[in-house]
Amino acid sequence: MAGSPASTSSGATVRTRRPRNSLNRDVIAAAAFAVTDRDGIGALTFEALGRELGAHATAIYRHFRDKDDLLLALTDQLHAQAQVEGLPQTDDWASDLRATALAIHRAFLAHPQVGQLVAARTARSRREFATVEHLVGCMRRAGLPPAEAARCYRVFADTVLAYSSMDAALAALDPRIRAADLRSWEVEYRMLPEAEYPDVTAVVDHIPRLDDPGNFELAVELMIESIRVRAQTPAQHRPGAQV
Amino acid sequence: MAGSPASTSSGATVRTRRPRNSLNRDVIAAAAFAVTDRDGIGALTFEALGRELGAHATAIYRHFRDKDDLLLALTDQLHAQAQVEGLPQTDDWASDLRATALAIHRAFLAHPQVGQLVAARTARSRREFATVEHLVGCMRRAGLPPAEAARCYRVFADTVLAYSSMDAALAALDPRIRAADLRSWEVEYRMLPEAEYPDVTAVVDHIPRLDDPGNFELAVELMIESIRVRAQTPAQHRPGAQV
DNA sequence: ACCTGAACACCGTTCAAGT
DNA sequence: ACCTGAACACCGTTCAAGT
Repeated sequence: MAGSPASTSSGATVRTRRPRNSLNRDVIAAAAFAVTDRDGIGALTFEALGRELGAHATAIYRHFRDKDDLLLALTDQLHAQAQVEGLPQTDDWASDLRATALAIHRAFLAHPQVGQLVAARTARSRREFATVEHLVGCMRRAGLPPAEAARCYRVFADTVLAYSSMDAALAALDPRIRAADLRSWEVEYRMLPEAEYPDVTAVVDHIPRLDDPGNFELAVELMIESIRVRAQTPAQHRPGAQV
Repeated sequence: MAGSPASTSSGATVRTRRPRNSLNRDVIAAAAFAVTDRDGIGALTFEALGRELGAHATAIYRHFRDKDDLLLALTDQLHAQAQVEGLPQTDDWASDLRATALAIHRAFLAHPQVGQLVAARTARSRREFATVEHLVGCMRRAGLPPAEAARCYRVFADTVLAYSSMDAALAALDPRIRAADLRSWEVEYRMLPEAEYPDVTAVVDHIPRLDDPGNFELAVELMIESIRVRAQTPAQHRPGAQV
């Protein structure tokens, strides 16, 4: 993540011409993270990126086909970052699943402006072979038969990605807007008439905030728990089972 | 969902001037759905919307503060649509949860171009009081104590929203790109060397496609199953329990 | 081989002038 | 009170001309 910003703190742009061949995908991606982390995803223009790099805006086109190609590279880096931390192989499949899920969530929230894009980008060939191998391995070690291990892998992975990306979107909101939204949520729900909303009224003090990191952890825990149950229960004896 | 397109099938624009006061938020939203369903979210410009409505592009500003305000109204309609189908009260809390989840998923996939936006829009005050009451009620009928009912409500609702929005994003992709992506996914995973990826190799034939609707259903089932388990197990006896 | 400057198409938004 | 026309700022993208 090296990158030498070309703009001074005073805001004046220093037109340092970059040395030849100093531009490449990694350098550009690092600068893009710097811009988005600082100014938000909306501020990531070719102009701003060129300024950050001390290069001409259109020089970026030599390394990325178009803006979508650049964004894809950024989300790829998030997956890569999650992978370096998220694959501890212990003798406990459940804690391995948990560790992988939390590593992905952590990587997304480390760069929420990029993380929020991931949900809209899942189809494009991610090559997280190692993560897939790891997660499928966890499912099999849990005791699931092949077909169910495959299905549970898919659902576990996609839930983790979707939830992490949504949490990132929330974290990416302007702090003041987010604070106002969360506050109005609380206020409105506390004002509901008990006669019409008895259940909400009964538990309203216990509803966690939208941005409580415990939410994601509980989602992961729920999945792990029922994977455990499924592994111990033959499918034909399960209530509501489906092929 | 009424809306009278002003462009003929030949592509020529008929400049029908709209009668006075015929423009309002609902009419504009309906036209916006028509545009996005037909041409994708990227084609939803004020210009295109004005053409669809037979009105001047900037006339829309009289009814929506800005484009974000319009998009928010569209996602609100998806929530509203889910609500009209998704609140059947039976004597089975689990099937009620399932019905609500599937109604939300269905509503999002009915307009995937809009549905994909929802994950990035969760914080803005949704007022789905009735849905919240319904879901919290399900959790309590399951037998969860107040604090746990509140936490499980939050996680269930957010997982459903996040997963549905991600599925919508996939469905919103250009069909040919999506098909190519899914195919390359399958090809690449079938080519992995067994020595390095034994678990993937063992189950690869059983991994469902990314766009298999059964994935979401299984995610819902996993949550329901572990809610059932939690309701029957005092928290202090649970493995890996957390406050 | 790589970078720069200029130009183009497109789009959200504003606002004064119309009816 | 509502709608229209014109203008402005901004941005992704292309490409011929530079070094």
